[in-house]
Amino acid sequence: MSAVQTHWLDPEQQADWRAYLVGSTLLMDTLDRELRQAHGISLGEYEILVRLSEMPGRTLRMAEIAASMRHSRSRVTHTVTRMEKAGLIRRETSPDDKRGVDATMTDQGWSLLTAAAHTHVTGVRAHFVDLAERADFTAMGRVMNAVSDQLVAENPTFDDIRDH
Amino acid sequence: MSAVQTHWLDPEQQADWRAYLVGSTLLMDTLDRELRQAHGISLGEYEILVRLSEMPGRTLRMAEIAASMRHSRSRVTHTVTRMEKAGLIRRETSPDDKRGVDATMTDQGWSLLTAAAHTHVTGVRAHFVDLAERADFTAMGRVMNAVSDQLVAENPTFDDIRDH
DNA sequence: TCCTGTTAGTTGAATGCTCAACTTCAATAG
DNA sequence: CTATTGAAGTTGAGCATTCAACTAACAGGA
Repeated sequence: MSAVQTHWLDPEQQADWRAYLVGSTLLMDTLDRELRQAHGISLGEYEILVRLSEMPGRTLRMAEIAASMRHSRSRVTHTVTRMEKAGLIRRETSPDDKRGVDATMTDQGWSLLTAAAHTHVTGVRAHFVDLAERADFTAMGRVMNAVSDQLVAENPTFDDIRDH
Repeated sequence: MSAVQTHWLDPEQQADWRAYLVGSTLLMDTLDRELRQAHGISLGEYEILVRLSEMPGRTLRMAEIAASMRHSRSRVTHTVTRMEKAGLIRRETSPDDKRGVDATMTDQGWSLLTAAAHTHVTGVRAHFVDLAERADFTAMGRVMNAVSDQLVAENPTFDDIRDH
């Protein structure tokens, strides 16, 4: 039997980890609330609009949305269903693969995005980007990229553990 | 009328911000899932146990739990209610202030924490701490502390905008 | 003492997310 | 060409979180 020793965090690492947890809670809550109050959409919905806006034809497959946000396919289905009801997105079966579904941003979605982008970017600056040294912010980006890379490498799609 | 110009993020900032969003989603989901599967508690519940374990008497007022985690009081009430049902926490009216409620970790809570801590710390290392240069991790801690400080300064308790 | 405002905490409805089961279609192995 | 396996997406139940309304208790002044 192998000894199951825990390699604890030292006090500094512990403090940084806790700062991350608390800061993230606060930051996400704030950005989400700002978008909801000003434009009636959540941060997650906003991020979907951003991704659609970057595509030619403002269209993306459901699975691609899920993959790029690392959300479960189920979650994306629920969110897009709501957004479709709100008139921000149109959905239609993909012509080349009848299993697939293309989500397309409507004009209404586009104009909402245009308005919401100001609120969002201003918030991200005020509560995050402009608070830090450029180098520190870059370092954080490096860390978070490493996190994604590692977790994605370990688990190509995540569907097997998160969806079914 | 003042011009409402948006100060957009440059491509690098945008990439770092997106890395943060995606990485956080992945990291939180993973740590939460690992704790749930191994011990049947969420990351939020785990964090409450940690905070209680650090107090003499393993006791903390509800409001203090909420403040230290930056969760809404309502959320803490719901979570603690569940944990009490599960036998991890005991709740009783505070002797000095009859409005207050003291949450105390039970022995069962303590032994669960003992077991879960290994899972948690191992996960935090594997998916986060050990992936980054020490200096980068410290930088990230600095950024997240700045985030907390700024948002807390702007909004001493958050109860006025989040609860109530 | 009583009135007002504030703080602590709870409640329940509405909303959003997760999880597992399911349908439909595609790919490919025989 | 068909039988199996895998992929894309949806569904609904259950659970967690938010939001607004509420009760109870303290605090401080008139």
